[in-house]
Amino acid sequence: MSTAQGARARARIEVTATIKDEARRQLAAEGAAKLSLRAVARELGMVSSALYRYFASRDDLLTALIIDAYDSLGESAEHAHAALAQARPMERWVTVCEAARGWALAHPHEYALIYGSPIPGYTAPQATVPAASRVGLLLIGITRDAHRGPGLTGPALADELRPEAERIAADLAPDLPPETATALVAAWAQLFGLIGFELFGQFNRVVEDRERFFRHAVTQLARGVGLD
Amino acid sequence: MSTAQGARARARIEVTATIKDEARRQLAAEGAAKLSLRAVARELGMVSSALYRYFASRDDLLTALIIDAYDSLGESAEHAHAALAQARPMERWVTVCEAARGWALAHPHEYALIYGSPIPGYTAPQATVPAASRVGLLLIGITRDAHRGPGLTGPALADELRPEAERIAADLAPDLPPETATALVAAWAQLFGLIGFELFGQFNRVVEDRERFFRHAVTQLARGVGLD
DNA sequence: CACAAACGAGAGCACCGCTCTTGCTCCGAC
DNA sequence: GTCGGAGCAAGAGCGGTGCTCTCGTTTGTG
Repeated sequence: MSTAQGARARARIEVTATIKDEARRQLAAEGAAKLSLRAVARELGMVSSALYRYFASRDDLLTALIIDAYDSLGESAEHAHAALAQARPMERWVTVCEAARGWALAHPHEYALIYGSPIPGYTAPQATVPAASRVGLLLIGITRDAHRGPGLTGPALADELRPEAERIAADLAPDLPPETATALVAAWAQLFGLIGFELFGQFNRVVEDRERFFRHAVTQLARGVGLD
Repeated sequence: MSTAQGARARARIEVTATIKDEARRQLAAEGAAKLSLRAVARELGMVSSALYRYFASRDDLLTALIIDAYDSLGESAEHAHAALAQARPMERWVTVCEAARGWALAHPHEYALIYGSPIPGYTAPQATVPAASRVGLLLIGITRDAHRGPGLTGPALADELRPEAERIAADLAPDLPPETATALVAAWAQLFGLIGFELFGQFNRVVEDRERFFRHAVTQLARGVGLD
């Protein structure tokens, strides 16, 4: 169904990919703000209006790039994780975090696109959700594995937070204690806080040996969700 | 020296402030991407070229807004903190964090400007540094107070991180143990990770009761730096 | 084979940041 | 007190942007 779909459909897919590639090139080179449909078209030898056959608007193109970026990051993390699926959860956790950081450092503008500020009138399209979850799912899986054996839970929960914590656990990982699930979500956000601060220059003149600092910080994060 | 500086200088200051106000209005309404010099000028009844007497470029205007935003956030946090300067460090810590979150929720676009992705060809101007440090200084002060009495330190430091940790401590707070100073820097980044995730929609369909979740998470952050 | 859908090209609209030139106005030094 | 220079607003204009509309052409299908 997907292969012999006629030359037209195939051409369309190919052109779409070419446009995204060139757009990604410009994104990496200059950042999202300077990504210009006209420049993409120019570089591809088309006229700008022709691009609108493939993407309804500049924001649409950007959205496509966002999804690709989430997927690229997710794939990178999954790949790193797969290489040591048998290791201790703590090692796997640190590895996934380091893969995310490595990807972010290698693709700063794409990282900014997905974890930086929402650009236009925002409201992230629903279509991005699955791609966006991949790193999170990895962390959930690792934590779940770690909790298979001993039953140590996270820090005590205030009464007022308990309903929410139970809801989070039920949604994310029903087999995890609410304390752990909550700590996990927090760790997830905090991980990207660390990466963002490094990437966006907030650590300038503060943290020098960022690699080691990061490793230490995410290790602590892991301890917070019960790994060791 | 600042009052009777001649009508010309005074007018210049006033016009500059008016421009920033209108720019801030547009920033709050539409986001940084749609902040247009021409629109600001139009709204002010000037012609666009006249604005260039006051700001050398759009990026210059944005930089001025960034500094103001840092100051606004810092002032908001300092104000909240001052109200309970006598309380226990933990309470003060949580209060400062909540003030930062509150400010961010109230000024999402300004928050995105300072803690989101760097917009233009980036490289945050050096002039932003003092304003940007205010929340961090608050957290350092609280932690320092907490460590005045008992001598409990943070989590053990791997040997490989020790030199960096000692450097961080020496730079930031020489009277704090390196373990604590390192944890503090991490907590600082993680705090804004939490705020950013909530603000930029990453918590949609994940965390519902964000207020309580946040309070819990920053309490844990505080524990990580030795408060209780 | 014919017809409709998909497509590329081009012109054009409204907007953008920024520059340059032109006069006016006000301030301060003489 | 005057007069020149600095500061200022205005306008026109340049090259760029996203996006729309129209117009032939290609192309796959009923």
